[in-house]
Amino acid sequence: MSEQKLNPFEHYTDIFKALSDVTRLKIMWLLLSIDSKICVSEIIDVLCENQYNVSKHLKILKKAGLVYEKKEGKWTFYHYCGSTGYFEDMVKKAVLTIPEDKMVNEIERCKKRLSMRVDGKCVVGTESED
Amino acid sequence: MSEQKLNPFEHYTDIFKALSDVTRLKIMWLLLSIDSKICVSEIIDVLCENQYNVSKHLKILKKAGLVYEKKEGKWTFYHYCGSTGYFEDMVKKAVLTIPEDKMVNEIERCKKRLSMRVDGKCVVGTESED
DNA sequence: ATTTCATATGCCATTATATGCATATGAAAT
DNA sequence: ATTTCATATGCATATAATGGCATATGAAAT
Repeated sequence: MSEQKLNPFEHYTDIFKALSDVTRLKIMWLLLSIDSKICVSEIIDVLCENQYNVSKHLKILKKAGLVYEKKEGKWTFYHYCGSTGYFEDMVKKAVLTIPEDKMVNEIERCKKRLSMRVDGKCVVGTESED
Repeated sequence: MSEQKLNPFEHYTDIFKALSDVTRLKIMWLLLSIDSKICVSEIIDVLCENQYNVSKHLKILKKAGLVYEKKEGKWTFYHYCGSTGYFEDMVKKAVLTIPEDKMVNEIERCKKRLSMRVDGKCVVGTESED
């Protein structure tokens, strides 16, 4: 609402900045790769990150307009915002060029975690806390 | 040489971070758009930025592997590194989606400044200092 | 109504980043 | 050799980002 852009490049720099952090970049990679929504506890387990940091990083991605939030009961699901412009499209493609083998562990944990869903619905929270 | 990557994503995050600053993003846009080398004094005049900041920002872009430096006498020219991979390619395309009309002033000043070259060589330094 | 669970957020310390200014470097001109 | 010019860099400071911890919120389960 009151988000005044200081300069006409803030949109672009915000997106680049959002992706300049490992955790956020991994989240984006996941979101783009699995091409479905994923809830916070799942991200926590997949990335082996703690709860509050994941939440904070998601907020930054959301503010940059990269992800979308959808509450479902106790859970909050996030997914990629989809094509909003040429720039975002190219950024998406850039993120997707990051090779899978840099994400092997995350991919494995993600498969495991998503397979725990019942009827496509997330039913369990976080196992591991660091 | 001793550049140890802390994590396998640093390459990507470094590039995104390099582009998360207005001045650096503008420099990249220019470099990609004019598709030729440009020296520091020219960048200073085109962006109406001061000398030391431009130098510092260029250093960051260089460290991210986005630009290349070439000394010619008193001048240091910078240009885009060219395709080094799919990721860099997409990032380049992303930057180039930023519409010209956000850069009208810079484009105008750039044309003016580059037209001052003699035989394609930069011959004058900076006019404006803030 | 209380507890539990999933997520968000506020506060603090630490660290990173950007800017301004002064000065250093190093090439060319005098 | 000295000066001038183009660029780089070190230092100080202001500001922002990050992570840890405690706690708040709000929905579901009991």
